[in-house]
Amino acid sequence: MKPTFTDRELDVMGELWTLGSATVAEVQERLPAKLAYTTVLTVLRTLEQKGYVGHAEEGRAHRYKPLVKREAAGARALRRMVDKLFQGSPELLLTQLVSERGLSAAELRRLRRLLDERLRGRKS
Amino acid sequence: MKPTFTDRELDVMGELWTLGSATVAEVQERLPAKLAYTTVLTVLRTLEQKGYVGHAEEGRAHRYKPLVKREAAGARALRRMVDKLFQGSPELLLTQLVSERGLSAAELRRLRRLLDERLRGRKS
DNA sequence: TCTCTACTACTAGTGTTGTAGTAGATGGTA
DNA sequence: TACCATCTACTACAACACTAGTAGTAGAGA
Repeated sequence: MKPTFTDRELDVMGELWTLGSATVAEVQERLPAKLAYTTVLTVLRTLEQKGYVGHAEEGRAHRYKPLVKREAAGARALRRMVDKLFQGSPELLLTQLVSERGLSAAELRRLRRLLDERLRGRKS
Repeated sequence: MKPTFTDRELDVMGELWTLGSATVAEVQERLPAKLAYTTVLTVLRTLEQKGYVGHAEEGRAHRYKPLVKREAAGARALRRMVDKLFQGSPELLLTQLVSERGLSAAELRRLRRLLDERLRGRKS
């Protein structure tokens, strides 16, 4: 499975990922953009057709649930971005990440610790 | 300016960024995908219309040049990705980056050095 | 039972993307 | 000069994205 999403699909998936599962109405009211109920429904149905979400009956409504994990989508998007926008170099991406966003010292330290752990794991 | 690119546009921009500037023919022959000359031209014209590239006459041909920097596009895409796919957490993104791709120990060390430098610069 | 309401299913219109063909211009060459 | 190669400009068209409306259904309340 190789999920890639359009902008709007990603908005909707985002809500599903954070909520775990949701009805049309729930997604609609949480979306920043003011969209018609039926519009949200359509997006969800598209996602379902593509196999990225599933649904179960819940009373009269449907409760939608993501079938792909956030991590899978993230990994894929990340790979693509490193290739196309950072010349295949994760370092360039990280540079961008730490320089552009105002990351706090604490965050930077956490990132470094993460790398340390990874390095230790690698050596053993 | 807030540049976001479609897949194909990104391919073409990628070549422009690496080459600095290029004619239609140059982009075409460097693209992995086998596209008709006119197809590449069309993409470039679209990009120009959107204001992302400019061109200057060069003999009979046009020489196209990116008007937005790779870093700007990268930064924007990265921000969007962190927000939508990594819940606004750069750490999650980095976790993904180091776990998913087969990064070498050398790369990991370089990444850590980068963070070190950043931390030192921050403290002073 | 009748009506209101909250749903889903279906349909549609407009815009964008991706690909490429045809026409027309221009410069080199036999 | 006549032809060929190389360009750009314009046009086309299918697929998809985005938005939303209309129709139909079924539970809830008078």
